[in-house]
Parts: sequence; structure tokens; C-alpha cells
Amino acid sequence: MSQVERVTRINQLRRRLAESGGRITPQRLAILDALVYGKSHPTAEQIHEQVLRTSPTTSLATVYKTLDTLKSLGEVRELELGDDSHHFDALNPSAHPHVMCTRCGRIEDVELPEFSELSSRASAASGFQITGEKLEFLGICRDCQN
Amino acid sequence: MSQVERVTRINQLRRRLAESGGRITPQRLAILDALVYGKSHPTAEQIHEQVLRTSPTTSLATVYKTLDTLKSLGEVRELELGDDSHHFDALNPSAHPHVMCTRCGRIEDVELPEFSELSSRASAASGFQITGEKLEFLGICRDCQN
DNA sequence: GTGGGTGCAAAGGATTTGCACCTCC
DNA sequence: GGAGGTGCAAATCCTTTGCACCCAC
Repeated sequence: MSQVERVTRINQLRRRLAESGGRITPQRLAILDALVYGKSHPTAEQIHEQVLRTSPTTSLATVYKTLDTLKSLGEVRELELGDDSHHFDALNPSAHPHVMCTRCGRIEDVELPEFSELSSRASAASGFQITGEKLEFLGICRDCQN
Repeated sequence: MSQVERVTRINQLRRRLAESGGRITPQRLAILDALVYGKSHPTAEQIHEQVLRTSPTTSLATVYKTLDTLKSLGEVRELELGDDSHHFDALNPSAHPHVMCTRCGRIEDVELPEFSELSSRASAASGFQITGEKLEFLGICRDCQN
């Protein structure tokens, strides 16, 4: 994601918070910053670590509460990848496939055009009205294959 | 799954345990029974409840330990569906898509032929060597749609 | 001013672990 | 007989919650 896109995204998140009646606090700004400029697909703990650099008194509870708020606004997606803690994606909150390296823990998005059709196929096959989906791969990344 | 298939499956699980150097204890038999004849895709707690009916002193820790053993034999698959606890599938331990009803909690397998191709597509798209995959849908089941 | 946000500490809840005892093979 | 399994209780670890205080609007 380009620098310009990140700036746009962070402003979008700010606006969404404000428009939904939320407040823009220094802590929240630091959290947005970590989500958009920090490590991709971070855990709550990793966000917290990053936030502490610029906002040293922010608590982990505040990170969780802000993530909750952003989730309910649909601006953050929570990933459960089987490693103990959950990961968060605020750059692309729409459903999309991910792959995690079981050696180094790296998480990447996967471009899989057929993903968008899976829900309707699943609906047809199961009779369920589908409201959410997730597709996740585990594997070894290019770097770790060497 | 037919009655005959269940009998076959439970014998298969017994054999796998024994062949891997494991012991067949009354507790394990009760756990296998719960996995094969009980509620489909149960949680550890649900397995435990079922096991207690015929083996009243079996502990939850033993259930977890046996599930671990079966998982490492590749005979049980663990599902994380976003509701607090994990679910277990011993009837069909190969990777396959699931759908969970967010109203009643029911979990069903989904027949999705294209699922088997997704891994190689993901591998090509990401450069990862894929070792595992999961595809899960959330929705409203037929019953709960009324 | 006030309602939402923050920080602390404690609670919660699923899963794991240590260890003494037991029992299947 | 001995490795492997069991049961209990305690520990872990991530996440949530209660509540007094604070500050963005």
C-alpha cells in the first residue's frame, strides 16, 4: 500500500470515528497510526508496543476497546489464525484470504479472484444464508523456504 | 454418516491409537464414542459432558489430552469458528469447508468441489508452500431463517 | 458540562501443565 | 514391570470488565 493510500486510510478512519459520535483522542490517533503504518496484521500486543513509543501511558485495555469500536464500525477485521493471539487488519477490512508462515509468523493477503464466488456457492450447497466467510492458509513463506 | 460408517470409523480410531503405541482405556473409548456418535462438531466441554454419562470420573483434562493425541495422529481436526471455544471433527479429519449458524450454533460440512483447488491457487498467488487451509462460513441455517 | 474514553487492576474463561497415582499391554 | 494415561488443582494467557477519573467536544 502506497504512502498516499495510507494517509487517505488514516483520515478515513479518523472521519469514521468522528462521524459515529466517537472522540479523537491522542491514544486513538496513536492506535490508528500503528494500524496503518506499523507491522501488517498486528496483534493487540504488537499494536500496544508500537503505541507506547509515542503515547507511553496508553493501556492495552484501551487498545482492545478501540479495536472493538473499529470492528463494530466495520473498519477493522479480526483474524484468528490458530496462533494464540488474534491479528487485526485495518488496511483492508473486507473479507479476503490470508496466508500465515508457520516458521516466521508473517501474514500476507492472498489475491484469489475466485474467493468472491465462494459465499454464493456455499449458500447454494448448504441452504444457509451466508453472512461472513474466512479463508486462511498456513504455509512456509519464500524466505523461510531457504 | 451411516451407522455402518460410524462403526467403521470408531474401529479405525481405535486401531490408529493402538498402532501408534497408545493405550485403549475406558476413558478413551468413551471419548471416541462421543466423537463418533455424539453431537457433530462438539466442543471439548460437550465431549466431556457426553463422556460423563458412561464414564463419570473422566476429567476434562483427559478429554483435551486425548484430543491432542488424535490431532497429532491426523484423526481429529480442530475448528476455530470465532465462538469462544474450539470444535472438533473426528468424522472427517481432512480439510473441508464448514458453515456455522450464528443463531443456533449448528455446524455443518459444506460440499464445495472447488475447495481442493484453492491451495494450489493460493500457493501460486503468494509464493508460499501451503501446508494447511481452512474455509469457514457464518450464516443463518434453514431452520433459523424462519 | 457531560458523556465517552482511559487506565488500572481484577475477573473471566478456555486450554495447558505438573505431578502423584494408576493401569493397560 | 514399566511406559503411558488419568485426575486434580494450579497455572497460563489472551481478552474483557468495573469503576473512578479525565478530557474532547
